Amino acid sequence: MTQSKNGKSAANSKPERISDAEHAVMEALWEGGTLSAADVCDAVCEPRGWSLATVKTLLSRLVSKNAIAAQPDGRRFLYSPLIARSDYVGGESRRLVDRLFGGSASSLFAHLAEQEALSEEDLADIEALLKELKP
Amino acid sequence: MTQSKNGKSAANSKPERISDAEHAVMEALWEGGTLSAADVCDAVCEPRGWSLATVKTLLSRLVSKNAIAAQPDGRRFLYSPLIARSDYVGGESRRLVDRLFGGSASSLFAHLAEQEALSEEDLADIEALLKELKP
DNA sequence: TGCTCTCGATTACGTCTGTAGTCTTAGCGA
DNA sequence: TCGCTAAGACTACAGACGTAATCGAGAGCA
Repeated sequence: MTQSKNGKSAANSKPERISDAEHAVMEALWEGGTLSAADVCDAVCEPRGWSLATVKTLLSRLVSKNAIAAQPDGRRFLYSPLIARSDYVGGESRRLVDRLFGGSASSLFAHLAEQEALSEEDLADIEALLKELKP
Repeated sequence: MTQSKNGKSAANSKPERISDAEHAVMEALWEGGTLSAADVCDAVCEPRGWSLATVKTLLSRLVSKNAIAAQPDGRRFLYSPLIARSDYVGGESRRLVDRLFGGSASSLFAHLAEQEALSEEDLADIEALLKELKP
């Protein structure tokens, strides 16, 4: 067995939580597909003020969380996402809706509307989507 | 000065992040208005499997984060929320929308729709809200 | 008055996170 | 061939979090 740290085998795909910093790395990978540590750093180090070492740490953690895969490429690794962005996004959205709105998405919508967090454009888009969903 | 831990005076109202466990306590206070530690425990200890001590710790942390107020009541304290639930909820929602949907609420909506996370009822509610917003 | 019970305050401690620095090793250029 | 470089691995360390146990003081009962 390759790793059994914290009792989770590599085969166990129960998605562990991805932290904020890790999420930034994931975004780079979702964007770039398959990247080396240096590539990821090119994408995120500048804006977040991180060093390459930080990115490497985050990549390692994501690997042990089974969120990304590391395939050897010469003397380095190429990393690629194992979980789809839409899955992650869906999970996080659901978490929020469950936690704060008792699972009711329309409550979230109502809240955003109330806070005037919805632009004219948002409203138009949503209206269009609604039409699509309820022909 | 009563407290200056971590350099934030009580007057500093910049909202610090509220953790998951703390949020459970906040919910109890939003629900109950003004409660003693024991009251809060009555509300949350059972379902989360916490001890009273845990609740007290969380209450202390919330006090130092200026999220709740503690007013003396005899030899104990009564705690009440300092931040409105809608503010908290709004902040968290915005955080999510910003982080995952580039700030576009309609993208979130689109995502929920795509995942079929919206019930018929949700759709109807949202439609009604839309009508209200765009007369 | 002395004991007990109950509060909040203080202290504890392992894990996760953010953010790196150091160590080891495999190539590559001189 | 030999040292330099760059890649990942391992180590570090402070702060936040989850979860509590313990301590010291006041309130009420015997």
